[in-house]
Amino acid sequence: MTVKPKTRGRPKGQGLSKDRILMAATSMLKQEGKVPSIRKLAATLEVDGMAIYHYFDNKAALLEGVTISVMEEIYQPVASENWQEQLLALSHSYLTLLKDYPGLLTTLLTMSDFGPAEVFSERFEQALKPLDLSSQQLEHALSFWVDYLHGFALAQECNQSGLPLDVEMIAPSFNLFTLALGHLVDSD
Amino acid sequence: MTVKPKTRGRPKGQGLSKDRILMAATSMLKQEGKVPSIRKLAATLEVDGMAIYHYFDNKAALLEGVTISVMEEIYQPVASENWQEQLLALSHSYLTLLKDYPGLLTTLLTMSDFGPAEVFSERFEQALKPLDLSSQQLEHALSFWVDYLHGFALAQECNQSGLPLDVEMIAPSFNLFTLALGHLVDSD
DNA sequence: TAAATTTATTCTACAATGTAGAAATTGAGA
DNA sequence: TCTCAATTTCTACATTGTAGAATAAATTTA
Repeated sequence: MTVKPKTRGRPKGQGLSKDRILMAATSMLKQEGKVPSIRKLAATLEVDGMAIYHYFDNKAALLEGVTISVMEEIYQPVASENWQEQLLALSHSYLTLLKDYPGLLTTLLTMSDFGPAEVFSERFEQALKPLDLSSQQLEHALSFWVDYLHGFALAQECNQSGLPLDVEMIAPSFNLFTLALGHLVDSD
Repeated sequence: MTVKPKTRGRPKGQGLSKDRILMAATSMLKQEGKVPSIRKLAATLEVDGMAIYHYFDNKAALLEGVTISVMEEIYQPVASENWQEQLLALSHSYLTLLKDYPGLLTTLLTMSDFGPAEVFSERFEQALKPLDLSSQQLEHALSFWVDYLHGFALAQECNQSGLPLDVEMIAPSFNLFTLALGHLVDSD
């Protein structure tokens, strides 16, 4: 009994779907800690590599799909006077996500459609509402803090020096950042 | 007259060298805006691809070599009471370097030997001398600021959205950062 | 219902990449 | 001179992204 030859052409019944591919890709990304090759992804789905290309133009498009779906997981700050707590929770959630799905950071930053990136910025603004900053100030604070988080996430991703590099390690930076924010508010 | 067949074996006279390889790699990296393949690098040096491997164990080792040599270019802060000016100059210099040599950021962060990374931290500490921070505070300030710069550099590297993304754009973040530093000093 | 077309899939193939291992040639020390 | 080490080319392989043709089921049209 040899392996089934897997006939060519459209299969009977339900075959692949964008969703099945995205789910498999997402789970493999998390499992193996890196972006899977198209062929390995296809193997997991028990399908030929080229089948993937029926649903996605190229690998970048596939990764963008993964990114979009995964970005919905991040923490939604609640309305609260304790903006520091909310911001910290949001930051931890974002970093955890970037750690769980290595490779997405680059994809996120490369994407032409900025939808996923805006998810973070919306929630950032939501968290900082109590501070009542000007839109300029908010924008500056946002770009400072996201770039910091991305740098931290990248270090996390590249780190192979035994030392664990935990999300909790952002605490000192977070304190400095909130110090600066506090100063902005005072100087109104 | 066909192309010269390039005889096998050790050539008469001077052949390759680690330095020639590093210089070619560095210049191609700057020219083409991305890390060259071993074969293309070898072609530039008019040598077979495998010759490179006599001098470097693997591509990562080669890139580490480039990184080390290139990191020496970065700005050396002078002793000055105007620490903000010095820090800004250092930051610009670092970012320009990371922009000029795309791909080095990842290499830098991946390197087990932290020599090159320490170049920045030494100069950072030099610039902040006038502030007279505790070593804890210095460490926190450093990790905050480098991670920010790395995040910014990564965005720069990934950015393909027409918008130029200049090093001058760090100004607002820089202001927030110095605000926080100033506050640290005050609260002594 | 039969023919035509569209959709979903496999197969084959190619180019680019990193790299291993063997063969060849030169240089240097005994 | 003989041997061994250094430096190079050649060949070859695995992995990757992806293009294009062949094929078969599903769907639309006549």
